[in-house]
Amino acid sequence: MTFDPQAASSSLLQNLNPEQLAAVTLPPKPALILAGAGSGKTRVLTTRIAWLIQTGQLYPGGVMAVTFTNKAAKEMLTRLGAMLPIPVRGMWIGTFHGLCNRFLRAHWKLAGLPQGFQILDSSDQLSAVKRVIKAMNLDEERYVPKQVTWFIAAQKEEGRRPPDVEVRDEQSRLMVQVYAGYEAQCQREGVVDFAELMLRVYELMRDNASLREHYQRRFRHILVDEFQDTNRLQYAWLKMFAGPETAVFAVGDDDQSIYAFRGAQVGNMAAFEREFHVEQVIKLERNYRSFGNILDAANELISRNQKRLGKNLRTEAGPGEPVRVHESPTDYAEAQWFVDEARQLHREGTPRSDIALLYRSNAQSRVMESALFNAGVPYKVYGGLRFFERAEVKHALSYLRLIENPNDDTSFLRVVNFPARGIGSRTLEQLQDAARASGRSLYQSVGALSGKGGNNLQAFVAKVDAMREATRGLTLREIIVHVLEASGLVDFYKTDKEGRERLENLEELVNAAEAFVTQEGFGKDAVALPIDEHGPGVFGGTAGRAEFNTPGAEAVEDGSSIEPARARPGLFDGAGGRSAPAHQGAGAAVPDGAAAALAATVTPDAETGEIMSPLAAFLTHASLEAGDNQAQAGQDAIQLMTVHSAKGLEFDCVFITGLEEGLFPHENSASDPEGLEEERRLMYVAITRARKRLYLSFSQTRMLHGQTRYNVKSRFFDELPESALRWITPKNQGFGSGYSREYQAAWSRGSGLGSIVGTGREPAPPPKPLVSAKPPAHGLRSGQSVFHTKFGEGVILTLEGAGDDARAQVNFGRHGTKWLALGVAKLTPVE
DNA sequence: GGCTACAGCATTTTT
DNA sequence: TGCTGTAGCC
Repeated sequence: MTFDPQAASSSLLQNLNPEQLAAVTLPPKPALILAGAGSGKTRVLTTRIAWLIQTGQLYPGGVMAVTFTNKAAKEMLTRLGAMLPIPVRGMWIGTFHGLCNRFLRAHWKLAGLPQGFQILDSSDQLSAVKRVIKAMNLDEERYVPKQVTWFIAAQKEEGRRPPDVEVRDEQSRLMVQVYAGYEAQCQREGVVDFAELMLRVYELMRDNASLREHYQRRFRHILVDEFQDTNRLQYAWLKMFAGPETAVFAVGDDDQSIYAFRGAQVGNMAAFEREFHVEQVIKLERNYRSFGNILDAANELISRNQKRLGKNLRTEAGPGEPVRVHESPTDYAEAQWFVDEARQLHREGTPRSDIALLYRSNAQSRVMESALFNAGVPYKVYGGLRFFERAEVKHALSYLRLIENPNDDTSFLRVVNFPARGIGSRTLEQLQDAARASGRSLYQSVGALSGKGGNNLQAFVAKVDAMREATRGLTLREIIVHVLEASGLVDFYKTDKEGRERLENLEELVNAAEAFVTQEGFGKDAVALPIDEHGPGVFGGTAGRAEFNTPGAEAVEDGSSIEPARARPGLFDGAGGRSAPAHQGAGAAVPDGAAAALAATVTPDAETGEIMSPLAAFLTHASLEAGDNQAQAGQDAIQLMTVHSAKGLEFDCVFITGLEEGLFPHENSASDPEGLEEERRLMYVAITRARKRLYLSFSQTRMLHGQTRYNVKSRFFDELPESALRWITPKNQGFGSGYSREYQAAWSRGSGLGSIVGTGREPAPPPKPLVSAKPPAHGLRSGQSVFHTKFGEGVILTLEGAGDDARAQVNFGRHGTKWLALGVAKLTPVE
């Protein structure tokens, strides 16, 4: 059977709608695709790659496709594998960090890293920063490790090294010193954090002209998923890889930008359109997921946002069911209602896994969990600790890391006394002092200590050394099994009363390693292919090497002048354009333009020729891919998660709960317009998760941080089209009816909607009296709804004082929470 | 050196 | 309300 590219490509393009087809078949130029929720963006992305290759416009090695999550990357690879008759290896498809890792594994020498460098996850990073702060004798009250960590990451994401950071006062001067100290420490230990992965690659590309030219020439097409989530460093990084001939295909949805708090710049979309001279923005607005009422709700809500590129989802699926709105007197009642409703849905045939409960913040899951638990309904909560973050797993990984790199002080400290072997904080402090004084690692400084502590330390080091010896030449599985035993971890957990589960997790670690070696083929990300291995290949692609402009010319061609050096060099806040200071220190180590010499910079192990040992590769994998959070295998369970983690997912039935002012929109965001717009986008994301049925729910009161809060329903209800909604709360239970009234247990929901009438369940219990205090003279009580002539309707949160001093704290929803003197303010009870 | 009591604090999260 | 981190005790 011969392969017919024409036929293949036409079958690829079948069933694409006109917009999708247009996007997939765009000429090789920078393109921006505004892909609405459920509009088939992953399909477009993968089909585009497949189409380019099948039509011979591109050889597989010329593709780079970047995502944010491992999940998305895997999905892309899987789909692509199904579309293309060739293995997908050789294509650079992965997360930003995964690709950076791949790059740095190939060019570790140029990047100034040790060959087996390891990657710090966020908790490693935090403890590393703590050590620096301690070493510098700084007050942890003033220099809060978490904040310092955040500061360092933020600087890196702005492209600033310590000398580039603007110093304003003593505080910031010291922060920068911590930053510098942290950098030195990481370098000494041979570790990099997540931001460092990105920044190293960026700097290497920026400063090494031949390397840059090489990669720019190699990647004819760069495709970026979730472009609205890119931060400044990622955008600058992309600009480094995008040569004048590179077609960058950016797919994103500004309405789904919900990560500003971690540095995402929605503005990158507009910047991209402008700086890359995108000629035509393609909008994918046809939605294949949800029914009309759901989309109407989403469209109407998001139209309230001022800063938008503008987009409107539409469907051909018909209006479907109305969006159901439910009000509860308490969070407890809300949970009960949810459990009943979800059970009913399940009884009617919806798989539990197609029922999702979404909430704004994790704290809200507790009530729901206990209600589900009590009812015996299987559920699964997303978020929380992931596999490789579990303490016992981290301990095991630390031993493994010490085998690979004894100078990893973070790992050293983690397990030096775990299981306990008589090495206390005093001994460790001495060791750290000695290490600091000599500028060596803890491991190297053990000899400097004498006495009992010193002996114990030496025994520890001897143990690790022995493990290294004993595991030489073993398979990855054997290495891990040996280390688990020899470290004493297994024995420790065998005797530990809660050790069972931990032992299981350690076994799971062995399995994970096994899977890593066999299924993934170890180090798929780590082993960079020889750089110029790829020719046009079997498809005889004509993607010839274009004539290359010099980087300087490229920057100028873009129409943006290179800005003069500023106080903060290497930054991306220039007027735009491919602002690479291309002239900076162009790769002394690499002869200009010589691809062969470049290949020589891919440095394999002198002895084995391996780019990376299986162990090192596995450790990298563990840092880069935190692993699923306990996949409770097989169980058909209701899905509980925050709105953030629901992004990218879809379910038949979605419940959005806790729709109350202060919670959603969150009080910390509602005060400024930007924050509120992000909250609104968050709500938009939540709504568009639903395929068939959507419930919106709120509660008058909620237990939060151990206190009952009285809430006003979310302003988002006012921003939804009334025509798409149906209130399923009995009328007299509605908001403003107060709490004195009996809880209406007649679950007369959704008459006319057919499917969910009557659960046959016992009526819900009447609510507990919410306010036990007897009403004082002014006749008001907390929890009561009141009306104020200026602020409108609100709910009394607190009452204080008496007589003329009587004051009330009132939550007026969007007007905020106010303290009012009852003698002055006119508050009318609402009933 | 290891364990227990209490204060302080508490969006959202991937890599 | 429930967890995390530290201080102080055995």
